[in-house]
Amino acid sequence: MLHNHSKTYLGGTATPKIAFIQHDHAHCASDIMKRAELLARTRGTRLTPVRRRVLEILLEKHQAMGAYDVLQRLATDGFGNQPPVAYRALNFLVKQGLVHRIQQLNAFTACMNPSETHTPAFLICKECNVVAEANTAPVRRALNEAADSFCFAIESSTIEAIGLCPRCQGSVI
Amino acid sequence: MLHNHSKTYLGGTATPKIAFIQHDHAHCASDIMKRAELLARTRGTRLTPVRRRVLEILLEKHQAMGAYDVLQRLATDGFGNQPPVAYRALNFLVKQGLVHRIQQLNAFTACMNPSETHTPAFLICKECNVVAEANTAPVRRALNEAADSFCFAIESSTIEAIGLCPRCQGSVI
DNA sequence: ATTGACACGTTATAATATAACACTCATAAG
DNA sequence: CTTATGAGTGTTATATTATAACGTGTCAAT
Ligand SMILES: [Zn+2]
Ligand SMILES: [Zn+2]
Ligand SMILES: [Zn+2]
Ligand SMILES: [Zn+2]
Repeated sequence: MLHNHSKTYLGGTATPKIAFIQHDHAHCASDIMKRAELLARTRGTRLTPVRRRVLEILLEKHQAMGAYDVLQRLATDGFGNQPPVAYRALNFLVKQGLVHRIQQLNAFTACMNPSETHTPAFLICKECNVVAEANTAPVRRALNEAADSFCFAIESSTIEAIGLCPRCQGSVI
Repeated sequence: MLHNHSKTYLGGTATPKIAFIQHDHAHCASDIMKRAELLARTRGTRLTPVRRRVLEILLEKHQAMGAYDVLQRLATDGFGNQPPVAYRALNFLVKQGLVHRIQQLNAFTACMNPSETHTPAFLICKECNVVAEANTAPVRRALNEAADSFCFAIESSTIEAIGLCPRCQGSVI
């Protein structure tokens, strides 16, 4: 079975583990585009052609892309081909929670669960470059406890793990 | 009382919370330099003049510095003033666990607990830029559990929190 | 003496990111 | 209607961060 189509989507939300599994990614992507449009309408923000196109490009795969790679794609699509074009769209999408920035890669990846602000942990496969978003409630709880013991008030935090995804653990030399 | 000299050092090791507290930082720094030299001897690595100077510079404060700021300091000290000089020394120190890289700032900070390889969580004050290293055992445990549920094998991970340190929580506008 | 490994200095360039300004277009006052 | 006003885009230029590649000196092992 190549696709796990209807069964894996619950209320329009992909399970996070889907990134590492073969799945009907076209569905995955179009589902998120629809949610992005809904969010924009709800919030009164504008999902303009450039912004929409950037999100589409990032949604093509469960991997992160550098700003300049996105830019090149935009250019071939007839949009401006100077860095600010890409960075502005990316920054907008990040602010809206539709895209996450992966610090370790200086790259961007489409959010696979756009909703209320969430800051997932990222699992980044160093072989296939696939990025998955893990729920961080317990991780954050532990981090907050550590911060509390310093009387440090966390405002935002970044959690990124590099390693091997299930698929690539088998195929390593 | 300005210093909490002898009481805060236990077996030559500063408590991690010290970064956010007034303390005898000269002691703090010289203590770590000694440990760095010992480590180098033990491991058969060379703490050359440039490398040593870079560590000294980073040890001047509990803050992170960009590679180019380090480089400028090196240049005024008569070392080479081209980027590779700084980056090579920094990369060496990072590999030896004597310096940590702060991803969110593209900057480097001296390790305040150099010993066997450890990967702390960083608490970064956005007001005063002080960086503290928090112990991450519980955080990492939680992260590993999350990764396990993906069958993802973590190789290394980055945990960085931005926020306000205890001192700066009072003095915010 | 010769070799090889390592560190350092230098030149040049790559990769990532932002500042600043001009133009368009939509919408809101006047 | 027309005239601000603001948001978004495109462009030029530049800033910031990082590495590639090559030559030289030092020192230990052969
Ligand atoms: Zn998908
Ligand atoms: Zn993989
Ligand atoms: Zn100190
Ligand atoms: Zn502070």
